[in-house]
Amino acid sequence: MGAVKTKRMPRAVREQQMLDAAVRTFGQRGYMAASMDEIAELAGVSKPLVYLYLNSKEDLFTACIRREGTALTEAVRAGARPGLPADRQLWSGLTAFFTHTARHPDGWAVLHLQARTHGEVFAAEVAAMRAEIVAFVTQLILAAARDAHRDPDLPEREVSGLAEALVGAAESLADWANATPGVTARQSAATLMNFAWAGLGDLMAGRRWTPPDDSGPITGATGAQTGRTSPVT
Amino acid sequence: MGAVKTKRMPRAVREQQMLDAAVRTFGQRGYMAASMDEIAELAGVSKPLVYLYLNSKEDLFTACIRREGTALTEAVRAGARPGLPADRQLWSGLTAFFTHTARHPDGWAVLHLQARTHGEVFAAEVAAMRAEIVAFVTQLILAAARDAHRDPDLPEREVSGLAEALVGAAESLADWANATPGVTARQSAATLMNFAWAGLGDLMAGRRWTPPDDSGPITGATGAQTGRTSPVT
Amino acid sequence: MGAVKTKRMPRAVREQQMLDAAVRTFGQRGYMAASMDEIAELAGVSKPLVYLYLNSKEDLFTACIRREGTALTEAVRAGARPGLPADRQLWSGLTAFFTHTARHPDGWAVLHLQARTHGEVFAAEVAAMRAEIVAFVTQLILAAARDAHRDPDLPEREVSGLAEALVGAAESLADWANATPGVTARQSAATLMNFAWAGLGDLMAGRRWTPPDDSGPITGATGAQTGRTSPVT
Amino acid sequence: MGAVKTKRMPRAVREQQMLDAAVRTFGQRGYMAASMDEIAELAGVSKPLVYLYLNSKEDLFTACIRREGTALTEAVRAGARPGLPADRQLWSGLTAFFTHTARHPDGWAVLHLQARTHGEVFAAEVAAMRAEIVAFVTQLILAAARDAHRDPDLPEREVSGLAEALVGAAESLADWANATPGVTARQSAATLMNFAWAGLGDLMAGRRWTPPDDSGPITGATGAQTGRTSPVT
DNA sequence: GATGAATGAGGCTTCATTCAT
DNA sequence: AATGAATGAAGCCTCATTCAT
Repeated sequence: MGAVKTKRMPRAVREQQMLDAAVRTFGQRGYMAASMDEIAELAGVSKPLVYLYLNSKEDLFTACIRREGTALTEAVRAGARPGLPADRQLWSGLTAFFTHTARHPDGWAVLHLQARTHGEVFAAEVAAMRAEIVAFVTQLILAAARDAHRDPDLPEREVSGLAEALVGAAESLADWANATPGVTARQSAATLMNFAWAGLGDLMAGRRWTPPDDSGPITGATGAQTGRTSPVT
Repeated sequence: MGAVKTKRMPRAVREQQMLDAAVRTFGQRGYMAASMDEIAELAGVSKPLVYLYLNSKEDLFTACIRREGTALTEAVRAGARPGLPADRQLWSGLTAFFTHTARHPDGWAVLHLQARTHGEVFAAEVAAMRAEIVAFVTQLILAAARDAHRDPDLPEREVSGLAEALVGAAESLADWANATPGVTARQSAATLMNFAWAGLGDLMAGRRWTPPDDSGPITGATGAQTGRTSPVT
Repeated sequence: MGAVKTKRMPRAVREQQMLDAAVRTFGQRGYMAASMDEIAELAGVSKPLVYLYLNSKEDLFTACIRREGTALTEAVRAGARPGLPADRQLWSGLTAFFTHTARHPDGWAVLHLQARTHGEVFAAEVAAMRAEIVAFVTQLILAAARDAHRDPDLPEREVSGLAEALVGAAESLADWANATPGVTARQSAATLMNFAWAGLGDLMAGRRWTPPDDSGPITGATGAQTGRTSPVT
Repeated sequence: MGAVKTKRMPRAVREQQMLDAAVRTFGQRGYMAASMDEIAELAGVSKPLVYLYLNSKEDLFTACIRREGTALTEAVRAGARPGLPADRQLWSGLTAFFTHTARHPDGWAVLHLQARTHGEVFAAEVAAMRAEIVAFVTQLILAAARDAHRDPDLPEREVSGLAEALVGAAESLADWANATPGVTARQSAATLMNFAWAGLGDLMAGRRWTPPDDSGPITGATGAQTGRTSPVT
């Protein structure tokens, strides 16, 4: 298996082949379990060449994160056409997102699962890209509010929280869709729109769900734990 | 650091100490990066004893998943009191969930980050528990629909999708809350209720967001990719 | 070859065996050319055990330097009995030195050749020990001067220079003796005593060799000399 | 950094550039730690060219040893003008030696530190050149004895030992001078002349330091002595 | 005359795991 | 019930060296 063993390729091409192999391996095995040996073999190249071009396992992983992160961000931006009304933009952005994550499951695994689990440096790398997307979604929500002539009393901070929740839900749905055969991007997007958009619309109309008073030890009760020696983990 | 070095403890106690140490180490370092050496030292025990009681690294990790998974499931179930109306049950279940994940961040990391990243076996273990919770939430939503005497023909499959989305959003929020100092469980729960409940309510009232016709190459357009040799990864 | 493969030794013993093997290998192959594999095999032990006890190649090398340096220093000190007149002390100190370097050629190679050639850290380690010996020799020379009632006009700084030269000559002779079969420690010591002691004696008597004026480009002198009027030392 | 990248130089020039880079790298990093990559880059040349001209790392190192050895030998010979009296010849030869080693510290390191530490082949290469110098010094000492009309029966073997000691002391001083800022070649030469010449002079006048009888196990004396009656040299 | 592309081999280090007590 | 002593296997990385142009 692996790329056909073609000799003497220009550096730029070989580098992409290596990144392809790396994304696939990292995505499937995980950062630590992926071995440089396997990546090199999958890329159809000897290990020293990987090091010559990509420096180290860490750098290789970072390069994967950057490439996949950029690709995802651009896919979403390209999906959400600026001219449309905000709800349509959100819809098409989400569709683009689910389409991309479905087409590049390993890239998505690298970004969403691996990069966040193996060191601050990697986590920061994706956090920056995620922040971009959250900001983008925040703008969409604000635009939607403007379109509906309702902006004045929507605190920015709350909108950010909603954007966070929306993006988080989308991420979870992407994982779920990738793990569940037969779910299309459109279905995922529709589910999320139904779930979220109506909620947002109502929120903007002033209706909200009101939490009850804190009524005692309901939620915190550690009571009969399952084993655990020390109180905190 | 680690447990005080006391000799000759009964087996059950020692085992819990080991699991404590393992959950902490796995949660912070990740499955692969966690070394049996570190776990044994943190547990205040020699390595052979860990093997004597827990057999292998895989078994140890599985034991962690089981213990933490059970603890989380039970916390949520205990939080959602059967007698209350469905929305209150959901609220208190979510609060219990966020409280638990905040109190046991390493356990949560083991379940949500590590177990899903290191092999089918572990992933299956958590998938089962997650399915339980999704089913539980599905029941709550259906109950809420019944309570409101609405939409008796809501297709089960769609409700499942909503439950998935809700649970996914909760998971994302839990990660986010653990990474953001100063966010309480009640705040997380309120954010999610605001975001979701209204949406659900409207959905049940019959209003829904309607996806547009699939109008061409909007979402799929891979067009100018960033490098990538083969079209799919 | 290598130590007989005896199982289950106490740690202290195994450590010495490892150091023995390491000194031999480092001394003969050089620091970089010596492989941990070879050392472990010569020690009759698996590589992981070497790492468990000695941490890293650098630490192992440092341990070698320390052990051999201490042994040499102590051999010299033990050789030069305090009660004797200074010249006899010097003689017996030198004899002890040459005896030790002849008996432990690998240790001597580690100290004199390898440690000085592979990084500041190692060099500093031996420099400290060498300084001890130079100081010791300086004391002997001063004592000899006192014995001869000649001290008043011997500048300390000059004596240090002489001690440096003496120690340097001894080191070179030790290398030479180790490379030349049939040279005994007593012979080396006698050569050096003859060479040096008489010179020192005359120096103390006030006679010195006077360098000629700088007579042009004969020696390739850089031109920009320090400009000292008195050309001495 | 490194040589300015000029294309198409005649072979002889390129070779010298490579040797320059090699001497510098070998001198500073050591034989094993020096990489062909670094040497090629410092020479401003691609690696295959280095191999084309100099064949292998071993050959390159040998070429360095030869070039630097020849340069040093010639510098010393050129310094010691044949017409002068022996002591003056020694003085100017030493000055030339210290001047050269100070001007070419990397070359000196290659000869004195590296070549002797990495295999018989290299060591033999320098040993031959060193032998030349020792022979030369031996001649000077004998000439000095003749000039002074003394001790016509000074055994050649003893004179060789003295020459060895003198050369060894010079080498040590050269290392020390290179490591100690502010020491000039003239100062080094003067120190050594003061230290040695007087000793030699006295030796020639018949005075010698007499080693005591071997008085027991003090020094650990090796036992098998040469059996000479006069225990000296 | 000169080089970008490529690799076999080997070194340092760590890990999960077991044995003998 | 518990551990000090020990190792096979594997991973990251670098290097001297060559091929094809």
